[in-house]
Amino acid sequence: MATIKDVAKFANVSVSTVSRVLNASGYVEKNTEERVLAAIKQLNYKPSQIARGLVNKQTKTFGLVLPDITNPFFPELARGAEDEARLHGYNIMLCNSDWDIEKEKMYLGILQEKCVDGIILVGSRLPEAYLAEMLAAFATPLVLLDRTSSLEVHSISINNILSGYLATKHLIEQGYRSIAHIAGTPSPTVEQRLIGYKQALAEHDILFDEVLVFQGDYRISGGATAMQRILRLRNLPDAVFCDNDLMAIGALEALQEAGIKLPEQMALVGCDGISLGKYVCPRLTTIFQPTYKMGSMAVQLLFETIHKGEATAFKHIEMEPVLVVRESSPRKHNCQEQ
Amino acid sequence: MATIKDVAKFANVSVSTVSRVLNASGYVEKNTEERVLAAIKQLNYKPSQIARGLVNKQTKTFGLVLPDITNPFFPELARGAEDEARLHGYNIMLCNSDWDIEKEKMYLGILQEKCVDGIILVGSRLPEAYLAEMLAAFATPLVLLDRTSSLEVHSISINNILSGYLATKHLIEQGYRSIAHIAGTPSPTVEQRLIGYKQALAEHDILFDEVLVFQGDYRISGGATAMQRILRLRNLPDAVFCDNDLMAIGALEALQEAGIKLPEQMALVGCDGISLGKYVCPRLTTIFQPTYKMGSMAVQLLFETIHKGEATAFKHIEMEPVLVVRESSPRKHNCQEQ
DNA sequence: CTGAAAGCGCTTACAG
DNA sequence: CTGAAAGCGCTTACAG
Repeated sequence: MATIKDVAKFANVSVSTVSRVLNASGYVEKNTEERVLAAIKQLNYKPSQIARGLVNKQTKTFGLVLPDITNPFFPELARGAEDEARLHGYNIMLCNSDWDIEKEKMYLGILQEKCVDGIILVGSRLPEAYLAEMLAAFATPLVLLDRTSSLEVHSISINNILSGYLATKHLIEQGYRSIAHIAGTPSPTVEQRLIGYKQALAEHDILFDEVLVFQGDYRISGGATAMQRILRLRNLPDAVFCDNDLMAIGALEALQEAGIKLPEQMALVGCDGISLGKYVCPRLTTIFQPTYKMGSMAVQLLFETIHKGEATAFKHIEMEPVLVVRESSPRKHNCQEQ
Repeated sequence: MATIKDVAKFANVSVSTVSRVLNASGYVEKNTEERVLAAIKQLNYKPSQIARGLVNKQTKTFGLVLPDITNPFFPELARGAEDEARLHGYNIMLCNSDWDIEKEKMYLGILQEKCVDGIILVGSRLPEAYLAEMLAAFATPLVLLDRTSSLEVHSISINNILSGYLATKHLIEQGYRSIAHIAGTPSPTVEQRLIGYKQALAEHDILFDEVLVFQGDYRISGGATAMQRILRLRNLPDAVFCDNDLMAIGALEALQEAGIKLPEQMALVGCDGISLGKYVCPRLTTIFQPTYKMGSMAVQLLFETIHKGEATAFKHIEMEPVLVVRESSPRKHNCQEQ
């Protein structure tokens, strides 16, 4: 690769001058500029962002740590982040943490070493105490996505209590009384959903029954396994609310294998609003979340902190989930309709 | 952020010594080492990969340019790449090109400026001529994924001719005679699939009819639109082969809206093997591709070129597609079964 | 075993 | 308008 020195030599000027035309900073005589430009072109010179970064203290890249890009909830979010970043000439470093706290920590460390200009941490399961400690020793702007925190960090989250509430209330209103819950990998989000679930139950004088809460892992297979457990219950529930659409789809599979008809024998509501849910059979009722937007907002927040400096107040943005009723939950319906 | 100087001062040694303990290069007295380690911990020092990169000429990051992470074909691939990269302490920079040649060029430029140690270019639509020119002026190791080339580059691709052939042959063997094709965004891949499609037709003495080939865009909406066009044909085909599963799903939607039963009135075969296809209704017959593996292999190839140097022969690896028959194509079947 | 110096490829004051 | 010098945070010979 040609360096700025090569260009300078070729154009018969100093590196300072080349730098000036590169950055359009300071005066350069028309004639000189043209020679420099010609040299750049001739040598196919590309300024090293990393050398620049060293002096400018910026790499023009953000780190995006998310649980698993293979889970259809996250690509949308990543895309929102990438699109917004690109508008400002930034790139995204993608890291999959698999809901694993150790991996999260590892990536946070690596991203710091790589001197990213900001980090978006999605669905983090890091304990508040660790987060607090980290934040103290942390120069890099950070925004929490899909995770709340009482600390001094930007965060964008869903009103997860409302998500749990809306899903459960919908099921109750459809006439279901015994509603199981397949939870995601433990995290604040999952706790909040459970609160909403309980709220809706309480409001309708249905007793909360711990036995009806099952542990899932946000994966299709985990949803299937949990549903198989449910099917072994002496008294079957008549509806299930899953903490994400993927688990709902796994549950759906298990139900079909067991020959149980949806929603007649068992209703199902997911959570996420991934587009996949529109195409399964029966189409999945879900709680929609503005994923793409959350990704782009996170990047916007990062830019705000970068530009306005430390003094900014931290924002805790909460998005509203929306119930999307499809076929898997309303009384009466079947796959070939609609 | 603390720098190596701070650590040196704190530990009362020279930066050379700190560097030595950091890299375990050269001798350091036990006692000195401990002091340095303590200083590092105390100051929460993290060596700047970017300063290191400047001298070592490596950034430990690869660029991954793919069409659209939102298309479920690509996350799997990205994950394969990321997992493999992580094993070697590398990170992935994610870029979405939207099948747009200009965006591809732009990202290729940016990634060079960012001095990535290698680039994986997925599904590139860049003309061979441009690729050739680029390769000449290109120091960065490159591997083409899901795209073939006669040039001196590593490439990993699917036998796309076989993909087209398998899909079409399967349909013919099921007894369908008039087989339409919804093609993806124009690219070598798409051309090869068409060749396979024609081969299968020819083998079974079915005349190729250009009118039955439709242009799609790899998106659900594009598949739906193409299918709507097909439905306006005076003589309806009795089967359709789509260049990816997403378009097949769009086609499926259009068929359901039109009240056309699958596969009785029209059969459908996709291509990709995304997991989504297993859950739509009817379950989609597809041509499976080992996506995750392709991602990890691409990274392996990158490491090979980095370590063995320029002299390596370029590899053109071709993976075998596999027909996966589900419900959307066999004669007799319906959604509630299985 | 340890430190001073040069250099990686840039930018940024500072002279002129 | 242009160039020489210092410096960003490291590593790597080279002395000692």
